[in-house]
Amino acid sequence: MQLKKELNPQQYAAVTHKNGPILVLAGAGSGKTKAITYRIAYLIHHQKVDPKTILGVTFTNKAAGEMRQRVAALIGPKAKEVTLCTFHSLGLKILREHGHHLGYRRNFTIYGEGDQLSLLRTLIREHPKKRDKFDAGILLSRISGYKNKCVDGKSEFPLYGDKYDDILPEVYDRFQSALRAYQAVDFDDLILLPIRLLDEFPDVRRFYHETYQHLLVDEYQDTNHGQYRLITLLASAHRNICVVGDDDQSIYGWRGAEVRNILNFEKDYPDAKVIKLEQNYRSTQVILDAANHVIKNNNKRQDKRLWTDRGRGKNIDAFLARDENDEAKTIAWRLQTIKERASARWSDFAVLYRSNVQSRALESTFRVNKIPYIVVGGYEFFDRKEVKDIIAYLKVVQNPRDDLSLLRILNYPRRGIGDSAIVRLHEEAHKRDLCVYDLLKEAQNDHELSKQAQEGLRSFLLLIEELRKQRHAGDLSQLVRSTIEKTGYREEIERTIDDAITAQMKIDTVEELVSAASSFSEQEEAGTLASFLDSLSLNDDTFQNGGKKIRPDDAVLLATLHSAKGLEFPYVFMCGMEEDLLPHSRSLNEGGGIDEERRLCYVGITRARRHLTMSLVQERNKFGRKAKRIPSRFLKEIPEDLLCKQYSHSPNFFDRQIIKSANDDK
DNA sequence: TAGGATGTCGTTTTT
DNA sequence: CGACATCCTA
Repeated sequence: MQLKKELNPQQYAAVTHKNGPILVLAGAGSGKTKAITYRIAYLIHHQKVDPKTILGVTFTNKAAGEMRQRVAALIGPKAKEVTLCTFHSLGLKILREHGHHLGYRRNFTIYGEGDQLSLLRTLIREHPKKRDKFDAGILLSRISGYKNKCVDGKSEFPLYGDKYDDILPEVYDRFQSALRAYQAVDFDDLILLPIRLLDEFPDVRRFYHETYQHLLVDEYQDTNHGQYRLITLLASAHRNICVVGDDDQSIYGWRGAEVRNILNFEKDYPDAKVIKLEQNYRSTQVILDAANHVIKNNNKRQDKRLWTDRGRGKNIDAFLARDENDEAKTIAWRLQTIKERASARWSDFAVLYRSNVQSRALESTFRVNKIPYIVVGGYEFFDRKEVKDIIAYLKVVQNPRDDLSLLRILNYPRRGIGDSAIVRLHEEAHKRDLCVYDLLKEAQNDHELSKQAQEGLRSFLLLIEELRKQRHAGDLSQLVRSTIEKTGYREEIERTIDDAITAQMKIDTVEELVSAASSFSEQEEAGTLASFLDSLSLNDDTFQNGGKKIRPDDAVLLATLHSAKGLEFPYVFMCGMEEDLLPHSRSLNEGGGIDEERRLCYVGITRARRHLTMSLVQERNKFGRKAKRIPSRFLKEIPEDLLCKQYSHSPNFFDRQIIKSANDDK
C-alpha cells in the first residue's frame, strides 16, 4: 500500500489517524468506503492491531460484504478475522452470546415485520376496544418508535392526540410479554436488548470492550437513537471510534434515524478529529454544482462543497411530458438514443423515482420497447405465503415456544383442527401461562375436542418431534425437504388450487427454499437450522443466488430514490420532478420534513456520473383522476445555466417512434 | 373455505 | 384506478 499516492490528503488523514474519536464527513462519491477499508488495512498493517479486535458496522449486508471484499483486496486472508457486520447481526451476536442474562435461550426466534404485524393483529382482536378498528401498522410504527427511542421502558409514552394514545401502553406491554413468552425478539429488540446487556451487566460490557477495541461505523447519519447508544456503549472504554457519514444523505428520518447523531458527534467527543471529504470522484462539475445548489437550501448541516477535477460535463436535461406514459416513452426513447451514441450498456442506466407507483408506467413502456430492466425492491421471495408457511414450520422446529408460528401452521395443511379449537387452545395456554406446544401434549387426549381434532394434534406433534430429531442428524436441505414432504405441503397445494400452473408455481417456490438451504450450507461452515433462520430473518442475501432469481444481467435499473443510495450510474433519469411527489406531500408535516425530501433529491442527483436527465409531467393520473402538476421547487433551485430545458411539450415525434417500434414487435 | 362483494386507502422501507 | 383487507355467502 502506497498510502500517500493512493489517497488524497483528507483521505490520508482519515486513514492514518491514530487513536481516539474521529468523524469523517464524506460527501457523495468522495471515496468513503475507500477511506474506511484503507483505515482498517492501515490499522492492521501499520499499527499492528489484531484484526480480531476491529469491528466495522454497516446498515446492509451488501455494504458489509463489499467492505470485506475491499479489505481482502488490500490485506488478503486476514480480512476474514475482522468483524464486519450490520447493526442487527451485531445485536444478534451479542444476544445469542449473553442473552441468558435477560432470560433468553439460545434458540430464540427473530420476528420480522410480518410477524410483528400478525402478533399485533391478534392483540387487537383480543382487545376489548377492538370495535375501534385499530390499525396494526400504525401501532407497530409507534411501538417501534418507542422501542428505538426509550431504552429504559419507564419513560412516558409520546402522545399523538388520537385514539391510539389510550391503548398504546397496554398493547405495548402485551406485545413485549408475548414476544418474551414466545422466546422471540423483533428487529428493534436486536438493538434494544444488547443495550440493556451492556448497560446493566459490567461483565458483558467489559467483555466487548476487550473484544472490540477499534470501532468503525458506516452511514452514521442513518443511526437511530438505539443504534447510537449501542455504539456509544461499545466505545466508552477505549473511545477508538471512527464514524463515517454524510448528513446531507440522511433520508431515513421517518424510520427513526436521527441526523443529530452525526451533527453532535463533536459535542459527544470534544477531542474528536473532524475530516471532510469533498473531492468527488464520481460526477461532472455540472452535476455537483446542481447538487450543491439544491442542498445548500437546508439549514442544519455541516457545510460541505463537492468539487471535482473531472471537467464540467454536459448540462442537465430537463423535459416536460404530457403525462406519466408520455414521460416513460420519452425516457425510453432518450435512453435508447444515448445508449447507441455512447455505445453504453443497459446497466449504465438508472431511472429513479420517489414512489413505487411510478414504476408502473416505466415498466410497461420498457416491456413494449424490449428494454431489459430490473426493479429494485418489489415483491420478495420470502413474502410469499408458501415460503412463510415452511419457514414457520422450521421456526417451530427450532423453537417450539413460538406460538405465533405454531398457530399459523397448526391447521395448515389441514388436520381437522378448526378455528374454534385453535382459539380455545390459545386462550387456555394464555390462562395457564403455558406455551401452546406444551398444551398440545395434553390436549391430544382432551375429550372436549373432537376426535378429528385430537387425531390432528397427535399427528402434528409427532411430525414436529420427528423433525426436531432430524434437525441434528441430517443436513439442512434434507431437513427442509423433509418438512415439505412430511407435512404433505405439496398435496395440500395440489388439493386446494385448481389452476395447475399456479399450483406448479407454488410448488416450485417451495422447492426453491430447498435449494436456498443447500446453497446456504455449502457457503456456511456451520450451516445449522438456527443460522439458516437467522440469515433469512436478517436478509443476509449471500446464499440467495442458490435460490435462483432469473434476472437479466445487463438491464436498466428502476429504483426509488431511497434504494438508489450508495449506487452510481453513468446515466441517470430522475422522473416525477413535481411538487407533491418530490417533495412528497405526505412527508412535509412529519419525519424529516422538507429538508429530508431535499436530501432525497440530492442523493438522486449525485448518483449520476456523466449525465442526468430530469423529467416532469403536465398532468398525472392520481387515484383514477387526472391532476395538474406543478414543477418541483427543487428543480427551481438548480441554476438555469446548468440546465438544458426542453419544455416545449413533448413532440408527437417521440410517440410515433415508440408506437412504430411497438408495432414492429407484433 | 374459496372467492365474490364491499370497503379503504393511497410514500419512502437498509434489518 | 387498483391493491388490499375484511366480510359475507353459497
